[in-house]
Amino acid sequence: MTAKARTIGWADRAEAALAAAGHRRGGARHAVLELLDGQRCALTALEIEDALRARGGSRRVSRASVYRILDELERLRLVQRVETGQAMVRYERVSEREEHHHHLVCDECGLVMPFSDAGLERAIDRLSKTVPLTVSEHEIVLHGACRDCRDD
Amino acid sequence: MTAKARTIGWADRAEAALAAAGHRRGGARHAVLELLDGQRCALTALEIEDALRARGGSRRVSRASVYRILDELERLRLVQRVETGQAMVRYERVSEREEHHHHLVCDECGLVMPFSDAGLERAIDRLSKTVPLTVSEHEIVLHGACRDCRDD
DNA sequence: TTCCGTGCAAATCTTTTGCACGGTC
DNA sequence: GACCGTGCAAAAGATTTGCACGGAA
Repeated sequence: MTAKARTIGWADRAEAALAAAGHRRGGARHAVLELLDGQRCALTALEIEDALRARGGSRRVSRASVYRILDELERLRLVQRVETGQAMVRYERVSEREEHHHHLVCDECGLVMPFSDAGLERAIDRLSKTVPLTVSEHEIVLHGACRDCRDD
Repeated sequence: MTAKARTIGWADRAEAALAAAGHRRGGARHAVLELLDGQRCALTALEIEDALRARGGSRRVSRASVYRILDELERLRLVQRVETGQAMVRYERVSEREEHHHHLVCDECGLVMPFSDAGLERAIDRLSKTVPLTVSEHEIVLHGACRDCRDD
């Protein structure tokens, strides 16, 4: 049972979108896509680089490439930037089929968790029609103390 | 009618909180407090430095001081960090009496506007009780194209 | 007098860019 | 064969830190 056995997923859609945008294929990008596809939540460029190294893929992926790739994926709206108030920006895939989620950040230990809430999405959608901006994205971050950090 | 003529405002509360926290008074910090108190929306450290220079206060305030002051004010919850996906972090005062607001960001021109919505706050409050995090803050950013940039 | 707040300059750290090579089309 | 994708190293830009001085308490 390989990961490849799945039905067409985000990585495939991303490859297609990249091809449609006139990009050639590339090893580093493929590795990043595959990695991001398997993530539950947002990663920093550094975490991506480390994860790829740990995976021990045939080739080492440079951090510059990670940044360039994320930049292009963001432009194509295949990944989304997540700002957590930590030093580094995080990125995660944008899924078409799954509900999109937002983030809980523990300001003590840095833990980042996803959450989603339909009521919140409705409130945002309603609101988006009333503001002087054609809204294309929204980002919500709740800060606080996670369970482990609360009892200190 | 000078700005000083107002009733006790944020800057005064901030000075009091700083004193209570054991800080001495300082010219740079006073200037920053006064500037932030008069702002309608969030500023970057660089914008603060420039605004203070433009004001031509008696003394020049160094950027390092601006960062140090913002850092301390954030720790005391007197200012709040705003991440807009732009290069630099923004800061704005946290008001007790005013409703707090969130931000609209034009990804084309970088314009940042405040907005507030009671329904959204309700949804957040309700939600905050259900997540595995003791929520202390929340930040909402809507990205898109502002009116001027939409018609291009 | 003690010690904090501040300016200045240097250091740090994340992200970007220049350049050359190797692979894709 | 032309040109893009990538690694490496250097650059750029935001933020932090070290240090010494002047002012607040």
